[in-house]
Amino acid sequence: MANSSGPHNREVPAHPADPLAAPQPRADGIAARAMAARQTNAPAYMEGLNAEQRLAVETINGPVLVLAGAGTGKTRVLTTRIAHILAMGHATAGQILSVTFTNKAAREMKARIGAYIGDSVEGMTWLGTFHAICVKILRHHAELVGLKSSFSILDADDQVRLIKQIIQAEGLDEKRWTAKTFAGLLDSWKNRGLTPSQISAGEAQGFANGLGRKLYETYQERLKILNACDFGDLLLHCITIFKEHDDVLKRFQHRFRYMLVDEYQDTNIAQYMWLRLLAQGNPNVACVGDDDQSIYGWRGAEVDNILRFEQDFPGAVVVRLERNYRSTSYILSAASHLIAHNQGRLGKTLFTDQIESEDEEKVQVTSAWDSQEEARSIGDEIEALQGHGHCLNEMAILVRASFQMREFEDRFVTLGLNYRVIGGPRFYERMEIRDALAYFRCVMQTSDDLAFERIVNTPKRGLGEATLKIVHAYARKRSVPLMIAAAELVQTNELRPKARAVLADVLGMLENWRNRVETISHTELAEIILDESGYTQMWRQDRSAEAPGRLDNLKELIRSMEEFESMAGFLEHISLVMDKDSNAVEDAVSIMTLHSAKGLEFDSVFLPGWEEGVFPNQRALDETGQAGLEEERRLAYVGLTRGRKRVKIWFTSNRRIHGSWQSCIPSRFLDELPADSVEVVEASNSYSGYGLNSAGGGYGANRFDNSDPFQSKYSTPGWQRARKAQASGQQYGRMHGGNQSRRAKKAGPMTIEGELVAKSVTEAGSDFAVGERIFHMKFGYGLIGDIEGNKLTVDFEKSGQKKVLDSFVERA
DNA sequence: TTCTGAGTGCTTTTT
DNA sequence: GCACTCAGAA
Repeated sequence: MANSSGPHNREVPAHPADPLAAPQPRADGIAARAMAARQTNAPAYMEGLNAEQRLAVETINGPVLVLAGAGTGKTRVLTTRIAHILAMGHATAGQILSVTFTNKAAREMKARIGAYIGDSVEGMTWLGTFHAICVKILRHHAELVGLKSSFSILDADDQVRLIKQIIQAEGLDEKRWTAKTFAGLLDSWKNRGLTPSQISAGEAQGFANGLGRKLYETYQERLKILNACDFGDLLLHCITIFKEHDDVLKRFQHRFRYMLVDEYQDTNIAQYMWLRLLAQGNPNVACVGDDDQSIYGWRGAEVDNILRFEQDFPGAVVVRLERNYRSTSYILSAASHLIAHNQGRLGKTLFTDQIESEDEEKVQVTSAWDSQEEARSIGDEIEALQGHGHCLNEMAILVRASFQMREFEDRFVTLGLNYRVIGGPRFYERMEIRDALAYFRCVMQTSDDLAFERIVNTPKRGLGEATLKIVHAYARKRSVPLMIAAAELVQTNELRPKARAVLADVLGMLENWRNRVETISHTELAEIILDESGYTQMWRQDRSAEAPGRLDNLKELIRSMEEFESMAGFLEHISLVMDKDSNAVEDAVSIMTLHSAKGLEFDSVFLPGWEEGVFPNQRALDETGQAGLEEERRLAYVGLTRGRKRVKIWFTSNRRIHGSWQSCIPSRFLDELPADSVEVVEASNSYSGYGLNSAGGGYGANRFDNSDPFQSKYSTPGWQRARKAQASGQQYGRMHGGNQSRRAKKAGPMTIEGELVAKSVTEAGSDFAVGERIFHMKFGYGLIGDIEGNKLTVDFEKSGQKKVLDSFVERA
């Protein structure tokens, strides 16, 4: 706030006096000169751009929407655009607002811009995530929303603990109204930019018998007292400031001469409002996104934002990037056909210039008996590829849900195959890291009650709930933070002598460290804190298996602090940037969810678990119906388009879900792939070929029955180990409990619905006739309207016209 | 205060 | 089927 409008006015004297007025293109203006320059000799950074990309880069003034399909050079366009704006002198680095969703994306963008413009990228102070940028704004204007500029940012864990306290204080049944549920609600309200007074009566009513609004209000009040805010507040407070303080808003509108938003399809309503406010004075907004890759609807992303862009920003230039530079034509065709089943798209068709070559592989679809066999089969494929010189870093297994990962990990451990799991519990979420950070937070901010609660009895000091209750009550009575309350309490006789002494000791230590903040380096102080508090000692004495790892993590934490100037700077970073670069250089297969794969690409992509219920996920279908299905389909699209050279899909006939075995139906998405881009791997190629072999020969075959048809093919070390284990009766024997055991399969062919793909691919004709009345398990009774192979078009009495497979219906 | 057993509920996840 | 949470006993 201090460095307000002065500096950049000088830098860009041509800026109109009224910041709300749209800049007028002038014949002698920079844009015109840029155009002229382009005709003569295009700058180096433009080289290699195709016509559409170039249009997206050069259309600098006015709103632009870039619809960038997967692999069409989206990041390239964004970074080049920034380089172009800077090179043409339209703005200085500090006048460009460039927003991403993840820190990773921000880092990558910065690095790539740096490659074009060198060190001046450091001047891009407004390149970052929505949240990081909001924090920056808020630190300057915190007092406008009742916070001090030193406010702390709560993470999900703190948030839930705080809500829990509030729910308890209200005397609500914590089982019926859980803190987690309310945290979810809060999030959804904040995602939509709603303050307590703005939530609809219905929604306020929905939680805890109408206490929803009150709880929200109480929560916000508590945050103010704690001088803290949650992630949603970062945006919400900014919006409030922008709305209520026109001078502040104007200053930012004036500052941000150009705005760029990455992954626009992922913006939620609050982010959209934020952006709209800033864009009011200045329409130079470029949003880049792909409606087909919108996969975060469940967390508040509004595809509508992208679909509505042209209405929101009149005169917007829409550029479609459809030329794909990543995948083979088979992969693109598969992805395009699949996504074409979605309604409500802006519509793009990916194409490639790559000439179809002999060795291009079709998208492969393979069946497996169960998830174990799936993992084994994929493991073998990976080893085969590795044997042909492909590196593991170029392979990824993308799953729908993280429970699927385990099977692969187990298998790869057996095989001795290097892998890394991406996502999952992150560094900062580990208990020891959170504890250490809580200590630091207590030192840095006496009002951080949540941190204090966390460490006051960690390591165990004999301060029980009883003592804490007294402190809490006192703090509430006096309206002071816990640490202050505790400090006052130890002067009195209200506590038991022992508790009083221990508490005084803890407070003494904190005070001591606090006094040293200015005098010694923050890393040194951190070490002292962990040491003197007895925290490291606690883990050293811990005999459990994970204790050494935790000590390592603490060391790593201190090491990572070195990059920061101060403790405060470090804490700020850690609350916003919770990921830590995994600096693994080792060659390893990546295992991750489809969600976390967005934005990445690999030569070989393995997509297991394409079964109804898993993918598309049953819950998504149940909870959000058609919209849910379409989002699942987009997820499938994202998965397919991650692959450069080969994509291999698996589905299993049986899967254990919530502990019990279920037979599975192949995913409907398989049927939506174009037959001529897909190669269905037959039974002989798979272990038991369940479901793909319509002739029935493969059914029930047990790969351990006799050693034959596979022997030649499966001689990898892992396979041999598996056989050995089988021979000695270990491991595989216990896997199939209950009556779905391997023995049951051995009994011979079984009729399971696993034939869907097989039939739709191989079989022609159906023994039903048009006009017949049939019954379907899910849709009830209906009349057959049309027959196409084994697919029937049925007019159901209750659920209207549907296409179903003949194997799912019977004559009524 | 800490250990133990019963009970529950289970996508996706960034900031 | 497993992992996590919470109530009650030592």
